[in-house]
Amino acid sequence: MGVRDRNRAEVTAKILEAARAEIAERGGVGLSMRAVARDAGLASSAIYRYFPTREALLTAMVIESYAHLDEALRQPEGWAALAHATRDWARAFPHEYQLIYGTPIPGYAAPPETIPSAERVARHFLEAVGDHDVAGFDTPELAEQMARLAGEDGSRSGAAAVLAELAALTGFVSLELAGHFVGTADPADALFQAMVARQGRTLGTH
Amino acid sequence: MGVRDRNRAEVTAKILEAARAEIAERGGVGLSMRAVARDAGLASSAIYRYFPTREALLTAMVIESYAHLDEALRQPEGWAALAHATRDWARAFPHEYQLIYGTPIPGYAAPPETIPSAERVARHFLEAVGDHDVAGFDTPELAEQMARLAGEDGSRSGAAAVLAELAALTGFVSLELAGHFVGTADPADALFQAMVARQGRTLGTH
DNA sequence: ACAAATAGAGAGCACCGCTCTTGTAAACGC
DNA sequence: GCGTTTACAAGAGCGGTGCTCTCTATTTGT
Repeated sequence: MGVRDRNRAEVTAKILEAARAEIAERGGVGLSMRAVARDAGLASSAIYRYFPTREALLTAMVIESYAHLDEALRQPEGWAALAHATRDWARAFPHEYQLIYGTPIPGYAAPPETIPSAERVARHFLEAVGDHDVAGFDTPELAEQMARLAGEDGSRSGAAAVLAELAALTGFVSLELAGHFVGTADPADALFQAMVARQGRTLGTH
Repeated sequence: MGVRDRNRAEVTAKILEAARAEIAERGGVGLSMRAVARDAGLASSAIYRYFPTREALLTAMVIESYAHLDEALRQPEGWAALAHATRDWARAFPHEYQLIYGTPIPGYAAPPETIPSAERVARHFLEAVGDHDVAGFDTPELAEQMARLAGEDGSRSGAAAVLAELAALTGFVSLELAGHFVGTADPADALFQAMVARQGRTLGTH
């Protein structure tokens, strides 16, 4: 790796850093290639040498955000702790959260290379639940679909239930961030607590 | 109401229709005032006589979408039927769904006038569950927050549980629309069915 | 030392939200 | 009936966007 490549890596890092700041402030849809280029000290055209399209830069940011969330879920143990950590992280970095779990940016479909990052996050929750079965999620179709995710010795109904409860978790956080609870469950802490407790009962985490 | 006003109403309707088509095709974030004006047969500047900002037009579309969903939930009875109708509607009109339950458009906060429309949708689900209590959602904080939503003779823990399960429902649909189930629960019908059944058990709908 | 590959800058295209000015036609007051 | 006010539509324009093309300077491999 020559000087050329090192410089290239440095400039790339600078672009990513600028993009991170832009997203933190204005969100994913508001990400402007020109603004990022400006912040990185480049002409607006030069940024396309590093990221051929806005979409490519966005993809890099999605992967970064997954890694960031993954890190936030390293030490919490058990479903409830993971759920609370996820909500806390989402409220601390709402734009990063929405980059991952929010409405896909139009014309932007999550590219395959983000899937491993997404799965790494899900693994925390799968491990927290362990390998026991969950009643109601043990249908033949689900068993077939969950085979890969559950692995050799994991419970397939458990994996299905975890997926469903992850949907509930992200749904709750998304609604909260969007302000849908304002007239009713605001602040939403009590409702969240009750929901997480219900999830524990559903998943058999006790 | 003179001829003047009638014309104004007609042009407004034309604009809304064009906006509806634009959103159906390109989504809320992709809504372009200029494109809508073109479709409505107006100069790009003339549209601002009817909707002072893009945000105002978007708000009108949000209210329309709520009404559209509300209509789709008129005849289904019971939680499971309502849940399936919601998912079906979301898959038929994904951009309208995301306009309502997706990531808020940056710089756009759901204005207060959309709240009644949102509540009208929620009412379907509240009525489906009825007025019985739901274990685990009967904390003092929730009781206080749910007082208005539950009404005089409604169950407050029931209302809280409905809110939580609505979050689960929208979370599931949002993840499905965003393609998050692609590597795992795809198609997501079986998982959805299992989740709805679980919701029925949680809410005591039988 | 020289050809090839690479990085950056600048101009430009077609689009965006929005504003300001100008022309016109309908409604109103007398 | 006529002048005035008011509503509306159009056009030009501002500063922004993603992205491309061309041109120049620098670094690289040989």
